[in-house]
Amino acid sequence: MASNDIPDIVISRLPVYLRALERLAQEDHEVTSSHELGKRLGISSAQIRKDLSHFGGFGKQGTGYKIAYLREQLRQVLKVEREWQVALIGAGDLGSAVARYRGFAERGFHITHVFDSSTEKIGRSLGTYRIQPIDQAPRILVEEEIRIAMIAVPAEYAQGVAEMLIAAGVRAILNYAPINLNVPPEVHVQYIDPVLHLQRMTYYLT
Amino acid sequence: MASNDIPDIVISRLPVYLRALERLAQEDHEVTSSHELGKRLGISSAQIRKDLSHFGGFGKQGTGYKIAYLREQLRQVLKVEREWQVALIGAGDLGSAVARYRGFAERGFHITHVFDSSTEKIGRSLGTYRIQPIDQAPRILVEEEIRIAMIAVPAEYAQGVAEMLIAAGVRAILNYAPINLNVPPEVHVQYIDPVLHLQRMTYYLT
DNA sequence: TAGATTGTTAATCGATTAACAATC
DNA sequence: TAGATTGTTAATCGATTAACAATC
Repeated sequence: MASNDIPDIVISRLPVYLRALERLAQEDHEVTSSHELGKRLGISSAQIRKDLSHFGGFGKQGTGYKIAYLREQLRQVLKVEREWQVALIGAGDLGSAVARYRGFAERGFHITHVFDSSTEKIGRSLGTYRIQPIDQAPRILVEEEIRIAMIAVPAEYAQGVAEMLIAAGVRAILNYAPINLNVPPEVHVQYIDPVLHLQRMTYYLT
Repeated sequence: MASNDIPDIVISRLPVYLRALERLAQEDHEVTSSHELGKRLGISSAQIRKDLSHFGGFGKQGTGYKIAYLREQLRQVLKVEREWQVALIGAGDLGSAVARYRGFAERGFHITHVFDSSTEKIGRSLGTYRIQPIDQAPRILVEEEIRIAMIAVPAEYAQGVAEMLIAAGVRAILNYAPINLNVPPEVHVQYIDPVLHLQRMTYYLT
């Protein structure tokens, strides 16, 4: 599979390009260039051209890139031209906030299942969905062929939850728990820990 | 200043090490090694030793690192041994969720100021603080010497808000708006856009 | 002492940038 | 045509890894 050759770091920049293109489209631009994109994103134009060239020639010499076309191509490369179902594990403070965030559904990621272990919370509604007992997650996730999940449980439970998800066929995990997960190589994990980002900046403050 | 020599990418890993050390301490470990840390984090032991060596020799041959000591050293390097005041701009859905998240204060980042432009929201309480009018932010941020801010406003206002913050002396911005910010080199920006992380993973799904 | 692990140097690996022919 | 910009190659730059002497 040729796509295996493409470095992770290139893939990680494509959503940033896509976001910029959608913004440009909103501002009624029709065409852009690697130079213009680079200036907006603080990235060199060479890097943008090189990244895109992994997937084909999307531009035209002399004129640049048609925004609508490049956007559609990137959507297909990233497999975000379709809608995805997402499971959310944990309906505490953090999980509730995640469930209420509208940005996911607006951009094609629908939280269709919410699980929690607390018997108090089960049956209550969160957003448009009812909270289900975590011990039913393995069965439901397999039945519904869910591939993407978000973890919003306390750190000490996160590894166990991840293992359950993986056994149930989940292959992409967005982890809000402030802890590193150990997973097999075919499973992808991304982390959200805003405190970590703050700590990356205080180093530079006087 | 020698610390200018240390690559950003090294700095960005230190909070991850710190988080792992705090976890180990919680589990009553007293000593660890680059090998053990690396296994937990999925990083090579050589990289951990190399990263730490930029700041001094924190370990002992044969025995490894004393967790309490290394943790304290990393806290000082990162300047997170102190408490920081943080301003939050935007008290909509996203801003409210951010303000309610307890993880910030627990780890030394206190949201002490919340600003919004909507006259409806001003004066209402969010968490422990009262929402203040955004047009007073420049004065207040300067007076209180706030250096860190979080942006949680719609994308189209984020750049303008960032410029206001920078003019008021803010030097570190955590941006929740899904847009790239252009800032001068002395200002640090980190981004939180969970959808972007999801899009980084769908590429690999079949 | 023997075993373990650090801190550091040198080698390797991979990513970014510069440059330019091709061409719209 | 002249100007602009791509896609790509080669050169540069920087980060990771391997290896090992030092030493606890």
